[in-house]
Amino acid sequence: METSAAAIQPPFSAQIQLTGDFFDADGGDKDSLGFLELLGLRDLHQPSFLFELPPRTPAVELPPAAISDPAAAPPQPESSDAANFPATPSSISSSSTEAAATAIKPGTDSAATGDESEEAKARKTCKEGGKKKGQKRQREPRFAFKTRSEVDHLEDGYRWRKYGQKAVKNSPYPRSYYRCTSATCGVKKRVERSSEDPAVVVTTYEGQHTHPSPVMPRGAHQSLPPTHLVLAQPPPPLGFGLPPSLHSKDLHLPLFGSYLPPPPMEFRPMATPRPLMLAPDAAAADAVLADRRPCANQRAQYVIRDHGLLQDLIPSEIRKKEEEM
DNA sequence: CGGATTTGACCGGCGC
DNA sequence: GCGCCGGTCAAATCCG
Repeated sequence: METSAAAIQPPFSAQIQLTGDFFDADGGDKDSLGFLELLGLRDLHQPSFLFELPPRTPAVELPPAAISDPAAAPPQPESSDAANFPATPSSISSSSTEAAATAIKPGTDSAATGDESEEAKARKTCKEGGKKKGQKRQREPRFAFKTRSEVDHLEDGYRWRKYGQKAVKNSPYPRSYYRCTSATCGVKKRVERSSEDPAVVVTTYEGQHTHPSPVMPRGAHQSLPPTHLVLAQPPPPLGFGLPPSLHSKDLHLPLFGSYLPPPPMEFRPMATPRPLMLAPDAAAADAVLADRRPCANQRAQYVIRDHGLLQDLIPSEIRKKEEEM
């Protein structure tokens, strides 16, 4: 029951790294635009969306017992990492392929885990959705991103039902599988914690929402996302689940909706184990950001324009990754 | 009572 | 051909 009041998150600041894996398996992206296209179309051209967002003050409401999140339960090594909750809104990095993903974090967190799974997924492509043997199901675009958060399951405005959990190889943390509860919507989401950095949650979205998403779990949609959310919404690879209608209405994100992937939006942990440290370690965040280099990454740029803070962060990550690649 | 979560088993693909 | 591994299904259980 994510239904807890988690809707309203404290100034949860998660560091998000988008590792977009949009692979179109069948070589084609069915309906999705090319990544570049997307970038070009919206990112650069409409960076404004970020600005458009009214700066909301994140309401700080901690669901007392929001802890219904099993996943969240996982032991969080509260080592420094955990403690590092960066108030950093987020850093996003997106990549378009597994490789990219890997590249993104060369040795740091194991996005690797994610990567790994990606491969696996690739194979499973066939089964995903399709139960037909001969036919391979077309793979839906996937978008993975990392978030620094104590909670595994972040709220993104959609309602998800957990349908499985598996232990992840080389990782003490399990991977949870979620599916959009909307009957017509086949979007799936995988959530796992980085074994290397427990504070990092790797979320992979797959598919596109076919409905408006306003499914705000608990009608919390008013408590909308703090600015970071928006930020977080980088250039999604494509219309992830972007309900056209979703547009800014709910979120006030003008363009966003158009291609906004549900994922990035989620910066509201469904469960809040504990109040995050608002004063995160700047150090940690810093470290992360430290690498930021000026890079001509489009995504970064567009993101950047948004709010100084977040943008700043995000781009950095992205850039960083780009550089490393 | 209804819906969501949990957990183990099963399925299918890939690598060796 | 076998084993490994990821992903999904489905029954049982829990919670609101």
